[in-house]
Amino acid sequence: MQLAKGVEWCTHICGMLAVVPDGKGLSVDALAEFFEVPSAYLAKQMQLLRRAGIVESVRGKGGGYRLARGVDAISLLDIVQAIEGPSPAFRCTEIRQNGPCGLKRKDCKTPCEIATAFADAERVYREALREKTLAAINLEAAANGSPEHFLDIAQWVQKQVA
Amino acid sequence: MQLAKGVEWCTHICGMLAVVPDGKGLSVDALAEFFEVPSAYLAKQMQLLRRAGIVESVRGKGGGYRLARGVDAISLLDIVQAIEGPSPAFRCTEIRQNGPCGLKRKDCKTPCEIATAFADAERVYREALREKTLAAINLEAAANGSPEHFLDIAQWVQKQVA
DNA sequence: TATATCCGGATAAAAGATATCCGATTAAGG
DNA sequence: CCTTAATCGGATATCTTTTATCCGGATATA
Repeated sequence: MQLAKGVEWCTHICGMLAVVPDGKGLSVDALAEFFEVPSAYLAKQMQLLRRAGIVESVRGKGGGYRLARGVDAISLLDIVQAIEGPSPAFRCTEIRQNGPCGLKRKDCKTPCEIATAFADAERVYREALREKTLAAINLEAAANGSPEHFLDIAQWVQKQVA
Repeated sequence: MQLAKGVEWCTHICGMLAVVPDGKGLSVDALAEFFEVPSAYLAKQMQLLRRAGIVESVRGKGGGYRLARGVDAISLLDIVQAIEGPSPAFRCTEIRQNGPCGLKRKDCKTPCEIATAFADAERVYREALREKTLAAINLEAAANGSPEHFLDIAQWVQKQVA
């Protein structure tokens, strides 16, 4: 049970897009260079973020990607669901309906106890991710990181949007 | 991000093994027939359960599988980890060390804020699964299911271990 | 000795994740 | 109007994981 690499990439990238000046954007190539990830594949991930309404794109020369809303309105759950899709990790195939003692379809209107237990666990998982916003992540990073590093990043972004 | 099918199979199977008379066991073929799942593949999953110490096996004619400990000492987390292994779903590849503004290795002794957030979410997920024992599952199933169905199952098990 | 069963390894098929490429479209600037 | 830079969407290729099967060996029962 693994999350796609794109989840890690896109989370870092969204945190990064948060410091891009208003009205500007960063191209896929710039983002791929910044994190040393394959640009063609990252482009696909960015399209997923866009379809989920997390980032918006500007086409044509000088275009690129920027956040579609504020950092306090984007959670880790938003990003995970954009990349991984909405389907739950546990797949109930209703095997209680199989075999010599299988239940009838009509006696299975409510999910079985096992499916319910996994659904409950995934619910608290998603809840934890929902409560973690980009704003909170960036605040923590600012508290833990060195000022020099943030200056580095700010200057690099400046160079890209210039 | 999907859990293996084996997780569903093995959870149902462990719940079923709980009602097998003491000292008896069920063969892989019997279990595969009961749930209509491929027997050769199920055999592999059962070996994972065994290596994890959840079930024990008896070889030779009349052998099979039975639970290695009581239903209140087996949680859904035990089963998931037996099948899926111990590695977390979120893989941090330390991309903060990449690219033009990458951090130095020595400045990355503590995990980044993003990795921490995902680790926290997985912790509450595992905690929820750890609190759910086979005993609790079976109790709920007994409360929700029909007496006839349980009689069916008991009779089928009797036939197998006879 | 015959039979039933688990064990372990090798292998193969199917599905999903990862990655690349290309033609189409769109916008900016000369 | 033309060139350049950028995203968009689709097609395709590669790699990894999941799912699945098979077989020879070990073990226990009768």
